[in-house]
Amino acid sequence: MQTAFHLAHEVQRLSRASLPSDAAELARYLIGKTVVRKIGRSRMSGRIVETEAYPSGDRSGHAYRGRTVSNQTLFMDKGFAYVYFIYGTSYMLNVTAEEPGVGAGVLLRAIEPLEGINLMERLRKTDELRDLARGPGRLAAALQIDKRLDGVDLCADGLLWLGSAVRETAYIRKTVRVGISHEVGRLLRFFEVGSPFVSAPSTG
DNA sequence: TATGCGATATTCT
DNA sequence: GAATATCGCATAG
Repeated sequence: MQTAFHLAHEVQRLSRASLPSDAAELARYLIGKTVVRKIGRSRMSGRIVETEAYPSGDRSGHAYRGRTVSNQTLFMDKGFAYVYFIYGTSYMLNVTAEEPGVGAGVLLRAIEPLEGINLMERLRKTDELRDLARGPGRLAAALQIDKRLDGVDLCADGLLWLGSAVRETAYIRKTVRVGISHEVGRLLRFFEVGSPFVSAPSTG
């Protein structure tokens, strides 16, 4: 843990070219990578341990019925933030996938907090490390993600970006996705086996 | 540990 | 009106 914290300061931004275009491949690729969030002089970061892919044409994806005002950023080039609000309570942070004009993305479902844990605790109103960002709504709350970050380039220096892995990822497992009612059988949820920071069923 | 339910905003029918 | 890529609290076992 101490090593991971130290290395988090040396994380390199992921280039757009390094990202797989395919949504499922991107979802797997992002496991173990870092999310960095800057607020003023504070910096928070976490290690991605759980993702879900929403490929083009998937009936459970927001892009399925075509481009609208609310989902238009999902149709951007890969590596941009798609943020939406749901259930009246939660924001969700996604990374866009595929080529420009194609609506696909990857939902970030959980991170292992690395830097800025004190700030995350304040934003989440809890000091339970394991619960800070276990689940997509909690993740967004811990990093203070809202609609203002919709469309942000995650491959550029800014308030929110993606970085390289701080350590090796032991083993990745894929299962069905959580909380959807269409195409429920597709194995498009990815998580790091054994991580206590993974939400929902961490077996399968 | 598992299941159930209310809260609450935005979009779509 | 209904549905929704959820959370937190309650209750039961």
